[in-house]
Amino acid sequence: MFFRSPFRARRYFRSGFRLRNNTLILLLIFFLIGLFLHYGGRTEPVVAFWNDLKSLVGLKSDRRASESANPYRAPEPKQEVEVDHTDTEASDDRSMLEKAKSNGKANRAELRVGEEKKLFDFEKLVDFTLPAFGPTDAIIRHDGYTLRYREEYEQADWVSYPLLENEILGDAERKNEQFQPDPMIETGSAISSDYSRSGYDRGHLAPAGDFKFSQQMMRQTFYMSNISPQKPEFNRGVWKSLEEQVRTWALRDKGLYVVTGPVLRPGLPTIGKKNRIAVPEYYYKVILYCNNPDIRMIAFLLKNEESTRSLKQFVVTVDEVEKRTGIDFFPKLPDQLEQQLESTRPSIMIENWFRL
DNA sequence: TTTTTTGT
Repeated sequence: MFFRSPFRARRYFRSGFRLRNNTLILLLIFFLIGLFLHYGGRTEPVVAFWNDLKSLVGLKSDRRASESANPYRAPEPKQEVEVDHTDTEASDDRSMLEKAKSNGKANRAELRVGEEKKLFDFEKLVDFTLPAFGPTDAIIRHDGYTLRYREEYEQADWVSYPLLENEILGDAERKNEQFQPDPMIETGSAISSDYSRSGYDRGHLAPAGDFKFSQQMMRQTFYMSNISPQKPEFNRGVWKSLEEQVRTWALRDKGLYVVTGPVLRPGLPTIGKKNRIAVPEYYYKVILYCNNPDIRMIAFLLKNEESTRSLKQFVVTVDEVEKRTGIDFFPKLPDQLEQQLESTRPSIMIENWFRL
């Protein structure tokens, strides 16, 4: 509502109250003013309002709706396609191709691995981005990310999620969110007060800033299962820079797959009152770009301490991260391709990712 | 802009 002059506005309101004598109108006006103040400054107020409304009602549809916007992700298979990933013979891939064709969506790609051509369609596999895990592992699936919780360290050792362009560009805010225990951890996750006055930050593994398009998904990054004790100088310094670099790449490349976590091992120092939380010495990130037929990886290994060194100096092979953590990343890739990508020299990774 | 700290 806009008035050309305060006088007209006053006349309008006065006549309104006299005629109806109704406090409901007054309440409505305050409500609208409140809405305007709350959303007026946002870049897309209507979208922000709608997202909040949906998260209030508890609808979980936002992620699924957005998936159609992924420029390269294969559609979910009608039936689950279970493929033994130790077998990478072309026949396997061919049967997947036929299934895709029968769905009318033959969007597979040909990949060159060395001299050979391979049919390559692993995105159709359920959980293709997750690191390898066993039947007794605590795999926790939230809307935006999946993690493996390690009770003995009271934190996750990997967190895996696709990072799409539209997820970074939303309007969700972190200012009203609070750290909460993760209700899905049966053994009980760490709690926020375990970190209080410890001298360590509650560092996000899946960053809140990677889920700006949905308030509900951002809220879920505040579960304590997604949190790890990081030195403030580290969390707010190099680690933050790395997270920003990954978002920049995700925008440039229209989507990436991210796996991140601490390097956990016995004998680490601990913090906490109710729980004993290991304080990791190192953190890693493994990034996969996969827009058939282009595919590349990069890995980072950073010490939990302040640093002013350039990010390039933390690039390592994925093999190196696997050796340190014992985690097998992207096990659903055809073995030969996986082996080739994960052993790529840091200098080549830097060349592939930091140019442009 | 995003990463957090403190209290009841």
